[in-house]
Amino acid sequence: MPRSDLLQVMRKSSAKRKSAAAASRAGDDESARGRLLSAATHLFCKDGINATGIDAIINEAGTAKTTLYKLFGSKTHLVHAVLESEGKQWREWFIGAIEAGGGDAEKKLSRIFPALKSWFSEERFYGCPFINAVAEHDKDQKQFRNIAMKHKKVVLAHIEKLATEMGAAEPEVLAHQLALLIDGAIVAAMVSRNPGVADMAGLAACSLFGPAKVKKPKRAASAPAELVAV
Amino acid sequence: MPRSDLLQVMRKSSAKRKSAAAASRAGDDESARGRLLSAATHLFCKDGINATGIDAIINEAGTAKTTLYKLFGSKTHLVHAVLESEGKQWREWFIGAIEAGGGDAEKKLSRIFPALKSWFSEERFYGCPFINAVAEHDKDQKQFRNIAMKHKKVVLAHIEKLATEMGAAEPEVLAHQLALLIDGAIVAAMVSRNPGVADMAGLAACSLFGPAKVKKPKRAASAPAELVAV
DNA sequence: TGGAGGATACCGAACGGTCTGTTTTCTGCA
DNA sequence: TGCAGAAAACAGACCGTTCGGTATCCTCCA
Repeated sequence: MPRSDLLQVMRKSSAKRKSAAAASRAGDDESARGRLLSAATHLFCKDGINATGIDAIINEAGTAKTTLYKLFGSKTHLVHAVLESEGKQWREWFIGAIEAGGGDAEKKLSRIFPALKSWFSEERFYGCPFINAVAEHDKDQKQFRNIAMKHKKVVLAHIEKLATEMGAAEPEVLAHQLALLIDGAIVAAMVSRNPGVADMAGLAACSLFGPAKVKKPKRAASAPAELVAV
Repeated sequence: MPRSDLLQVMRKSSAKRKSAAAASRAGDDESARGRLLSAATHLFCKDGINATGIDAIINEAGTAKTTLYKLFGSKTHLVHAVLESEGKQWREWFIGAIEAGGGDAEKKLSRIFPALKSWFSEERFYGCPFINAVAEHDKDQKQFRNIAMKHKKVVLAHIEKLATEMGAAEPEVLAHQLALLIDGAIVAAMVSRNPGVADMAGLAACSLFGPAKVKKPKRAASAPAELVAV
């Protein structure tokens, strides 16, 4: 009783300055839908989808169970909504991070792994939600694998465009190789919790750009202490 | 009734020519323990650990629930036994695959990604059990992350040894970069079910060996059709 | 004949999901 | 502007199922 009253008060006071119009971004959406979406995103990513119960989600969101089922219909639909929303936000962030600041295509590509490093350094970094979703479901079914591939194709397409602009001999090959390094870094960072793997991946990426173009970025991997952690 | 009778008969007739001594490899162990271990391995890897119930395991193993709990004590202990056994088997296979056939260190390293490709091509390839286990559990707890890191460190140590023998300028760096490519390829193969990602990773590895040493292996990635699939 | 393994009933807890009923918040009209 | 009614969100009991795990009894064969 007192606890829910407190929550209620907090919600009201902070929701006051928001209009009733449905916010499109889930990041700071104070509506029930937004709170459910971000609570589910957090718990699914942190603890896994199967290990997260409905009750845990509604507790963190501060909503009733009826609200969840009215808005999303089922846990399965909620999972899909979370992946869609999270994927969109991540791609916007990622592309923004490498495009912002301008420069030529090679400069933009060189921003990939520093951007990933800052992601890996977040307190709430739990790996790639798409990879994790595939990992904990039936791998003979296409459901989650298709969703993950759709996400990865969008990212790959952007990288390939930059690789083409850069004048790479084989942009498609380079883009796929960078994508492999990105996935490898994400997984290694999830397991080791060492954001430094991004530096290692970035260094490897330099080698891929071609011998002529290697301008080593201050050799960030000069600290061997970090290397042992993976 | 008839179904379990059939199982019983099959089990007996094939178990006849095995001694009662506990087999060390789980691969073709017909004992109750071996059958439970390989059934649990299959289901954990295919469907995920949390999504696999005890009943599904004992059904596939053809044992009683009591037997499982007598031999392993709990589902948690079974999970650990599976990871330990599977990790050991995988490392023996992997190191065997790149060492067998001899040659110098560089030749051995160049066998990494062809070996992975044959793994990816197996019907029952479901990704790396350690990565998957981390992905579906609480990422703020160290339990599974430590187990995964222990496994990966053994593999990394072997690669680093070969990189040193090869005369690489920075064997430690090269080994970590190869490890990133390996993880990236495993994840990409799990999501896309396209073993061809191993060729792409192998090509990237050649770039890492240093410009002077690149002897492109017949350019396996000349089939662009495969590239689109990731 | 004794011990390993099989079958099965059962337990409490937690699961996803539904239902009833109350309170809060928005909206439209006098 | 104020108030009635609609709509939304809340609280939480409840349902059937499945979960991990236990207990009991039975079968088989060395």
